[in-house]
Amino acid sequence: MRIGELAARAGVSVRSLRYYEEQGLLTSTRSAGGQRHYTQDDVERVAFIQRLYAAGLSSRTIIELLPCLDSPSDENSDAAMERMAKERDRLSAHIEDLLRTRDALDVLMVAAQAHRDARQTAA
Amino acid sequence: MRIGELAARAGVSVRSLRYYEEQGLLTSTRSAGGQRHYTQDDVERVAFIQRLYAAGLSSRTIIELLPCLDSPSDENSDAAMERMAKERDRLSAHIEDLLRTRDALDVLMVAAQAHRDARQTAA
DNA sequence: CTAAAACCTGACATCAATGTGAGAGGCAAG
DNA sequence: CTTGCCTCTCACATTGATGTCAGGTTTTAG
Repeated sequence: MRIGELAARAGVSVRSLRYYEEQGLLTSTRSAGGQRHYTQDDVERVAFIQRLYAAGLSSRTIIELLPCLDSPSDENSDAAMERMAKERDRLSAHIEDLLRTRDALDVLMVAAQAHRDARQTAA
Repeated sequence: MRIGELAARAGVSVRSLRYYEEQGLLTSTRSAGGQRHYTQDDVERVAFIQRLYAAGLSSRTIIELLPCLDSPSDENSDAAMERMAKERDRLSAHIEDLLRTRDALDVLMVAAQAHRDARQTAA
């Protein structure tokens, strides 16, 4: 498929796909005319990349992890493993932080609701 | 306390504190010479702001929530409540996403570990 | 064959929070 | 008063992913 279709299927902009390639996160075969062609697998790959972006990883970090996804029989596994463990920890910490933040929001909301109820009762 | 001390206590840069004020997230009293003075409460406030930033809220969004923190007996409660509910939902969804991402990372790590073990056994 | 639609490269724009530097002034200790 | 540190404002730079525009080429539909 061409870049437009991949963009549509993966829910990403065409611009982003070209950027991913520029960053080395995604590769493509080229037609005689120079247009990028992708396979079905790339849809999943892009989705995974997006997931890692959403998790706060940078292109640079993602690129260190991808070899592990591409060729699990690589020597890079050692370095990648270390990196993944590190990012996993960071992610866990971030999740914990978000949970605490959500709790804090809940507290605020309960307080606001209580105020609203009080006003309602008074009215 | 002056801005430098608040920055140190809250673990934020002086620049950021001035930015928060510029965005209306933080207020200060000024000395005769124009220097900002803060109270102990501001340390907590800055920590809370940081927490919301980490949760992906923008200054604009935070500013809509803060009135609710400042004066829980405000008319703004209605709008703020709505906003908080919305952000809470977004936050929950984001947390779910991060959990799935962490699971995906775990899967990758298990695969990598399996490969490493296989290599170890072979050697 | 031709026109429309999709694609190409390259460059500049954007956003938000923060860094950084200049030049000037405040404030406390000696 | 002076020295040194902190602070002030203003303004421009940075980062990273993405938007957008321009000018040109490829592909596809009719």
